[in-house]
Amino acid sequence: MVNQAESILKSSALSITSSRKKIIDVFLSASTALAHQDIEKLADQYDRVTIYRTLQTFLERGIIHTIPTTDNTIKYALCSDDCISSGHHHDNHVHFLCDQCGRTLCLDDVMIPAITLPKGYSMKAINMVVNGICKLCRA
Amino acid sequence: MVNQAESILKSSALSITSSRKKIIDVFLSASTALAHQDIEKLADQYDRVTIYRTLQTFLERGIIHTIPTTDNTIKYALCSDDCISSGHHHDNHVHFLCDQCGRTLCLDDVMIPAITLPKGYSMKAINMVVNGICKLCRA
DNA sequence: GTAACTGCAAAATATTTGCATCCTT
DNA sequence: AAGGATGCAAATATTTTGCAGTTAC
Repeated sequence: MVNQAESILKSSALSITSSRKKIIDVFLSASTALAHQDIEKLADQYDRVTIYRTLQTFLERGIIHTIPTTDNTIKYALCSDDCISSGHHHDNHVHFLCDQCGRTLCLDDVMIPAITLPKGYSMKAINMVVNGICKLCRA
Repeated sequence: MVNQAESILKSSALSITSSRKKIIDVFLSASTALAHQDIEKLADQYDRVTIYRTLQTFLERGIIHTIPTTDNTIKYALCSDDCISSGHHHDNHVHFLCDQCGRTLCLDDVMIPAITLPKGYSMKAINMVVNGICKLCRA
C-alpha cells in the first residue's frame, strides 16, 4: 500500500517533498475545489510562496486544474485519473458553484454536452459552470 | 438619436457622468470582453479607483457581466439587451477564449445546451467557456 | 554531489477604504 | 441644495522575484 500522494508525484516525475505531499493530501481530503486561501489555511505550516509555486507546478503537470468561476475567485481541484493519463487535460464534467456556501463541486455524473463551434474555431478545452444552491444548503 | 451609453445609464437609473459614459463606450467599441487592465488603458483619463467602482456598479445593475476564464483573469462584457430587461441576468451563449491572442469572444450564435442537475440542486446561472484557437489566429 | 525545492525578505501589483471636493439632478 | 460620484492618499491584500540554505535522489 503506497501513499497516494507519493504515487501521484511519482507518475508526474516530481520529487517527493513534504510540502507537495501535504498539498495533495489537502486536495484528496477536500470535498470541494479549493481557493489558494483555503490551501494556505489547511497547509499553514508551509510558506505562502511555496504554495504558489507548488500549485503552479501542479497545474503545469496536470495534477490539478483550475475551475473558472464567475465570482472572481480561482478554484483548484485535483484532476481525475483519466485526465492525467492522456497528457492532455480534459475535464468533461460540469462544475457547480453554490451561491450560498461558496463551495465549488464537481458534478462527476453530469457530462458536458457537445456543441458545434462556428467555422474557423478549434476547441482545446471546454468548461461548464452552473451557479445556484447546492443540495446541502437547500436542505 | 440619443447617445447609446446615456440610454443604458438611464435605463439603469444611474446618473450620467463622463467616466461612466466613457467606460460604456469602451465596451461598445470593443470586439471582445475586457479585463480591468484593458479598461484602464482605454479610459486612462480616469482614476483606477473610479474604474473599480464603476465596474462594480455596472455588475450590480446588470449592465455588464463577468466571464469566467481558466487563465486566472476576469473579463467583463456588456450584457445583451435581453439579459438586462428581465432584471435577472442570464447569458445563454457560449464564450470563447483564444489561447493564442488571449481574446475572449461572445459566440452569440452558439447557445448553451440544457443539462439536468442531480436532485437537490437548483440552477441560477450557467456558463460555458471554450478554449482554443480563434478564427483570426488560425487564418 | 548536484539539481531542484523551500523559506525569508522584498519588490511589484492589485484591490479596498476614507475623506474632501466636485458634479448631477 | 443634497446626494451621489470622483480623485487622491493610504491601507491592505495578492502575486512575483531573488537569493541563500536545505533536501531529494
